[in-house]
Amino acid sequence: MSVRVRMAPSPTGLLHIGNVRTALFNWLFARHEGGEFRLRIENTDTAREVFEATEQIQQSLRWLGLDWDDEVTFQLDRMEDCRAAAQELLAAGKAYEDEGAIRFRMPDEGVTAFDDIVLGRIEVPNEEIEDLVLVRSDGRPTYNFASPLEDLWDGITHVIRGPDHISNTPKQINVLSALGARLPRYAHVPNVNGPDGSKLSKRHGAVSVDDFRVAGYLPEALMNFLALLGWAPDGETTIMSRDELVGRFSLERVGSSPAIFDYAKLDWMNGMYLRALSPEDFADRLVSYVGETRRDWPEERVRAAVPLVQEKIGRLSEFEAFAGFLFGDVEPDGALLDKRILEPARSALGELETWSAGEIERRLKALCDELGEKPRTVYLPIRVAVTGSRVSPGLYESLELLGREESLARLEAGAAAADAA
RNA sequence: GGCCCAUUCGUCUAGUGGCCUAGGACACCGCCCUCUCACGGCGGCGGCACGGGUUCGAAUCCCGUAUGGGCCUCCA
Repeated sequence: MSVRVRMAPSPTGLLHIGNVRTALFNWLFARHEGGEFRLRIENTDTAREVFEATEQIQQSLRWLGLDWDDEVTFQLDRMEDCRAAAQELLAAGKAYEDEGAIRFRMPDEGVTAFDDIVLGRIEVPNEEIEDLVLVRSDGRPTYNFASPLEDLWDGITHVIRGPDHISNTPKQINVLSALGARLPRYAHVPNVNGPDGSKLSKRHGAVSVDDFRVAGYLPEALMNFLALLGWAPDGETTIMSRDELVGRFSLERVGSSPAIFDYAKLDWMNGMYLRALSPEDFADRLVSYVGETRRDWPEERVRAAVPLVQEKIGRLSEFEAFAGFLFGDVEPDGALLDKRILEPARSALGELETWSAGEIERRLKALCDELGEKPRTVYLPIRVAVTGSRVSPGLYESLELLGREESLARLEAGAAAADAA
């Protein structure tokens, strides 16, 4: 039998990365099994609903590459069906009215048990389970009633969700059983926490999918990283393409203990992906990323800067600090400038007939000999004068791309601005 | 408080009774490369929460303790 799973977010805001990780496991499982992955918006709680959230959730999913099957469904659309199911239970004596609400009559004895794919067998004494409200006195079905019903109607075969639902499961199982329904398999995947072990929140850094996009992460890197939080194909492999992830994923290998989100490792992984991109692909991504915030930066120059930065940055957002000198004036620290080097450097480079990285390199090395100084000594003030920072892309290439006129002007300005020794 | 779940280097993890002198990756430290920063290469530091069992033998099985988390809403 083909599998069918779903992601069921409530539209209360931006997609949280922890929920995305759970969605990813659902998606990987569905794709691996050749089954379906559905998207259902649980908008029963109209008071907490955020208008744009539904669209944002879909955008985030698309950006990450998590495609879903069929149309998106909305929990609210099936309220009538839920009420009808509640009436059925009422008529059968399996539920009762309680001050206008309808409550489910839980069994008093015995245990409710299920075999969780991740956690193993879980048993809960029925006396611990309270009579569940199915329909509120205002007529709206509750989550613990609507959710399992929709899973049933949608033919969901595997319910893969966060650990906060473990204690809901026995309730839902009893409701489903009373309806004579066939039960789905359950897999409760562990949480993802922040570096201090508490729930991942804004104070830890990026937390919504959108935050990560804005911070300059690549969707495939984020997907790879997320997949490895609680799952591993073996003890060695870390970098895996989307197809490889799909090919190797299995719920049985999902671990049972919570993971901590390690931003440093994500940075490393993102750098790996960035460097593995073809220069053309890297350029396309950089252009579209930079274009969102720096519309005034010429695309051609951004593309031209690619060879200078691809090996250097770990996130697209670092481009601005790293190569910003190509797009505007710089403010060098006068204490790092040195007239005794900048003046001869200006004259030496001014003599060049061809303004190319190769020629610049040759001339600068000769200058080092003439001055009797090591390259590191000579290059520092030049770098600072030209790029405004002691950290920059390769000096020769930077000068070449900046252009003869602007480079010489900055060297001259640097010499003039040098602090008196 | 009750119920449920979890516990291998700082972090992500491999490990399913002998292959473990516990492997890999990130981070960190050192060295090399080098015009800065990265990248890359080499090396290092570092862990089975604790206590009892079971067994010839336990990171692996059982029990207890501790710690952490989740749930106990007419929230989802």
